[in-house]
Amino acid sequence: MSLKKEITIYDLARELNYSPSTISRALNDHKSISKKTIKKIKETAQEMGYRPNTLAAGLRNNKSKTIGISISRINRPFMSSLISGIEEEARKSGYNVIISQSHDKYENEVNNTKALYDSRISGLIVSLSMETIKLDHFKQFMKQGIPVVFVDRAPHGLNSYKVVIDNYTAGYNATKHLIEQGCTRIAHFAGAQHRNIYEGRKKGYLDALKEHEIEIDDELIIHFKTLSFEEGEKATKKLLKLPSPPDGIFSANDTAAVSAVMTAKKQGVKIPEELAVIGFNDDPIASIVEPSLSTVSHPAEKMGRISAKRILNHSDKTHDEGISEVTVLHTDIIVRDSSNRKKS
Amino acid sequence: MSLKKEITIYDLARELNYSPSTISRALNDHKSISKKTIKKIKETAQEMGYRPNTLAAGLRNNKSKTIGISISRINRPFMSSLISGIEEEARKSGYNVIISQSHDKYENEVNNTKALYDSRISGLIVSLSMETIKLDHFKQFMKQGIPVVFVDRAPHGLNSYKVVIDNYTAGYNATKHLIEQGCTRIAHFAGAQHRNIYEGRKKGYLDALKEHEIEIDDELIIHFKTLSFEEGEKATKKLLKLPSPPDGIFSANDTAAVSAVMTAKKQGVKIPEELAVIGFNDDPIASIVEPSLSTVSHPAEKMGRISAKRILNHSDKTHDEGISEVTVLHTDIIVRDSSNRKKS
DNA sequence: TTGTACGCGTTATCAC
DNA sequence: GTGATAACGCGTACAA
Repeated sequence: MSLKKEITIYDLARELNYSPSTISRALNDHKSISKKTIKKIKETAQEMGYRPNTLAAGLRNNKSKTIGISISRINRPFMSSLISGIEEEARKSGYNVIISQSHDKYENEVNNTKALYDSRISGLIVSLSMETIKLDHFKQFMKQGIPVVFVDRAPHGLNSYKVVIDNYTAGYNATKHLIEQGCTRIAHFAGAQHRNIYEGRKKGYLDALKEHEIEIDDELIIHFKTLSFEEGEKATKKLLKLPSPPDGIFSANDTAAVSAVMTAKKQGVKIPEELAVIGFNDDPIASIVEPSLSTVSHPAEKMGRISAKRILNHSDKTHDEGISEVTVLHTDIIVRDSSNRKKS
Repeated sequence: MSLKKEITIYDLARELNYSPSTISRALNDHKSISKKTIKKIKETAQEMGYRPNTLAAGLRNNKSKTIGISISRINRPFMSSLISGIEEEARKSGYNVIISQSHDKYENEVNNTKALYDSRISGLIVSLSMETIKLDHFKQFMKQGIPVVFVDRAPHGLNSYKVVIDNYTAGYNATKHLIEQGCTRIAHFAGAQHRNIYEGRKKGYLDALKEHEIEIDDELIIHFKTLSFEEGEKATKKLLKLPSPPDGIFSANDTAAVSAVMTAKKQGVKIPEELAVIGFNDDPIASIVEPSLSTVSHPAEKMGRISAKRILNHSDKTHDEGISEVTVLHTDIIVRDSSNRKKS
């Protein structure tokens, strides 16, 4: 098998009697080259099947037109939509996107970000692993002026870009909604409290109760490890066995919330009449479960787009290490049947 | 802001009084270097914060350790699991993964594969866009000996790697299952017939009917454009209005099948007694809808892993352009409530 | 507007 | 077991 040798700008130069630099400039639409020559050069490039070598260009510029992503897992509705948003925005600007999964392990996150660094990415978008507490592995990027965008699961400290939702308000409003439906004993499925998103949601929940003068009962606050379907089932059963079971549940994600709906229903509990449930994320399953699950919107694609734009628009000149640019996105309460006691 | 200059193998060489070549070899565990020096060099590399520049290495070798992916959309359960499998396998071998979405447009697929080529990927994994018919954009890879793996949505011609399921048998078995449940008028939600997967599923459906001497009624075969929820709803309503409506539906995906279940139920049709439904893919929603949806398993992660391995194990020596290596994976019928008339 | 010359960081080849 | 050198393809400072 004969590998056809690849065409380089030198081949084009020879063919057209130009110097390689002119070719290079023409292909990059350099203003010093006349429209005519640019056109001619691009045409022959096309004809001869020239394809740029982005590796060489990247080496030369010490950065490839690439955005790196580090997330926990791809195959979750929120995450895949987030990536989709990033990819679309990046590609529009001619950037590639490299993905990496931490599977919620700190060690993986460290190794993956190193690998991304080695590829001289133009910027990094991170949703922290569940385990991550130390943040040293991001320092190498900052030292080199490579922008890091924390999306959704962001750290408290560290000056950098952040794209998040207002988890506190979302938690507050979700809980308030249940209160408005007449709930007085509201349980909360809480996630790991060292991750900003779960911390905010819980705080919102607590404050909503306080402000409506509802007593906080620790028995009703269940701390989950992964907010999985199985955990949701277990927690629901436990709650329903209580001498005084809850009449509402605010779950920090939809998976556990759907699990609660199905488990409670199976035990003969009427939803929303006896138990109103609201989740978080608006995953596809939320619309499918019966009764359909009320939830909080989570603008995944939009967050992805914004994160990508942060990197694409980043210029070293405007970058001040002492400043952290935070974008906070709005969320909506989506009322469906699982919490709607006042059907019209 | 001062960007700390990056450490290169030259810096290590100077520091340790070795030549850059020795450093390079040591870092790559070259056998001609003694264990001791390797250890010493690696240690100082670590201490000095050396990070390899994979761009330079890639330029030198004319290939980056990177796998490119071209798929329709990331945010679909099957696709994101597929990617997850690829990513895990790739990372184990120190490869990065670049993703691109075609959004089922031919033109996007062409542009994306070009961009991937420009990055000198080591291999390409493709699930064809719905529109794609011409395959010329893959030739450039083959010419350069870069392996292309078609996964799930594969073309008919073109010698290359393929990782697929046996759609025919899956369609046959799904239909047979409905027949065994006593269905005699079985509808089919079919996808675009120029894509192998939908063609196979439909053929299996047709042959199952034939072999069980059930008359094929064209009225019961609905050709979908995208197999969306909305299309499923429309099709179901149309079918239920028929003078002699179906008593079973085999849908080529779960989304449309779930839609059928919910739509039929809303119209008072008893599932599975009056209408048995089976989908395809085993998406999360299949387990959530009530009654839970019978479906066909679709081993997304496994397909991803195998595809990645195809590329990682590919060596130019063993590659014969005249040969197409096809891996066909097994699928299972998953019987849930939507088609189970013989509950134990 | 175009050309010359060099360097980006790495690795393969050849030599010792 | 180690070193010197060239080359990968491109972009740009400097020169013309």
